[in-house]
Amino acid sequence: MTAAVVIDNRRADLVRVAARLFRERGFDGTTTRDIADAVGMRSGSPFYHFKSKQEILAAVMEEGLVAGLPAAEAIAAGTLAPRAKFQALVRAHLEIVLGEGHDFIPVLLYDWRRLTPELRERVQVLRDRYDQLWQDVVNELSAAGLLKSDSAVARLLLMGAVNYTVLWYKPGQGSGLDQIAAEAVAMFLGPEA
Amino acid sequence: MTAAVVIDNRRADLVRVAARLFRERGFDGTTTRDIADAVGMRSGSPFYHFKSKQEILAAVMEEGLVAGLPAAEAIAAGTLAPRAKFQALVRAHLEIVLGEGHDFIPVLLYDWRRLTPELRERVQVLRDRYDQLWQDVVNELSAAGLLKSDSAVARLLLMGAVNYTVLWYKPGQGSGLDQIAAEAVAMFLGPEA
DNA sequence: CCTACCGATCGGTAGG
DNA sequence: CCTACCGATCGGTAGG
Repeated sequence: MTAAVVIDNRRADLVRVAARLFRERGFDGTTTRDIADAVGMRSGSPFYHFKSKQEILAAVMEEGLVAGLPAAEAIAAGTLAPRAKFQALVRAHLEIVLGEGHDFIPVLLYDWRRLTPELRERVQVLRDRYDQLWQDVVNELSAAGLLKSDSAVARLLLMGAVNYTVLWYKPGQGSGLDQIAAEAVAMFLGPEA
Repeated sequence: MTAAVVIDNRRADLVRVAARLFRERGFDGTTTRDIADAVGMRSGSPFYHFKSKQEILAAVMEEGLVAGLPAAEAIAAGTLAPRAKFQALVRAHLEIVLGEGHDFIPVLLYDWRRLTPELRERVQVLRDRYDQLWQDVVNELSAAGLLKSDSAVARLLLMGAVNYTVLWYKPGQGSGLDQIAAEAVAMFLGPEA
C-alpha cells in the first residue's frame, strides 16, 4: 500500500463522516473540530486535506452525485416503458435521498446555499447531469401521453415532491420507499391503463 | 399612542427585518447584530424584546403562519368545486411562499431545524392547522375521483412539490405564479374534464 | 498530520 | 433601549 492510498483513505473518511454530521446537525451546526474528532484527528488536521470547511461540503455533495448518477443514468438510458422507467427513477432517487447511510444528497438539499458561488458552480456541473436525465424521462412521459407537460416546471414540481420527502420521511414508520414511489407515480401519471 | 404600542412596533420591526435577513442569508448566516443594525438598535437591544435568537426565529415563523392561515382556511371552507378549490389553495400558497415581501414562510421551510425542540413544538401547533386544511382539500379531491389517494403521503407529495418552488423560483424570470399553479393542478389532477 | 496558537466573531448579560 | 463587556467558540494557519 502506497502513501498516496493512505492519504486518500483519510480524505474519504473525512468526507463520509462530514456527510453524516452535516446531515444530522446541518453545515453551520457542525464544526471542523467535530469532524476531526469523529475520525480521530486533531482540530487543525482536516485543513491538511481541504482548503476550507466549504470545500469539505462541496466534496460531500460531489461524492453523493457521483455515486448516484450511474444508476440513474442507466435507468434513463434503458429500454423500460415510460411509466416503468419513471417509477424506477423515482425509486432509485428515493433510495439516494432516504436510504440508510445515504447522507450525501440530503446534505446537498439542506445546505446548498452554504456553498460559495465558485463551489456552487463547480458542483452544479454534476447537478446539471442529474437534472437533464430527469428531463429526458419527463419528456418521454409527455411524448407517451402520460404527462400533461414536458416543461422544466413540470420536472421541478416532480423533483420537488420527491426531494421534499427528506423533510418528512421517518425510516420504519409509515410508508416504505416502494410504497411512496408507487403512490407518487400513481398521483403524477394517473391510474395505470 | 401608549408606550405599549411603541414597544410592540419595535418588536414587529425586529420580526419583519429578521424575516428578510434570515431568508436572504439563513438563520446561521445572520447575526443578532445584523438584525439590530437593520432596525437602528444597538447590538444588545434585541434581547430586550426576545429571550434568544431562536425566539426571534420562532416569531418569524409564527407571524408567517398567522398571516397566511385565514386566506387558506377561507378557501378550504368555501364552496368552490374541488378542482377550483385546489387550484385556489395552490395559488394562495405560492403567493405566501414566493410573493414579494413574503419572507416568513420561506424562513420556516429553510430553517425549521434550527428551532429548539420546545420552540418547534410551539410553532408546530400552527403548522398542524395548515396541514389539516390541505388534507381536507385533498380528501375532497379524492372523494370527487380527481386524485388517486387521500393519504397523508399524497398530501406531503403535493405540498412538497409546491414548497420546493422556494428553491428554484426566480421572480420575473420564467413562469409566473398563476402559470405554475395551473401547471401543478394539471399535472396532479390530470386534464380538465 | 500534530502542536500551539491567533484573530475575529457572536450570543447574551448586568446595570442603568 | 443603551453602555460596556464577557466567555466561549470557531475557522484557519505557521512551522515542524
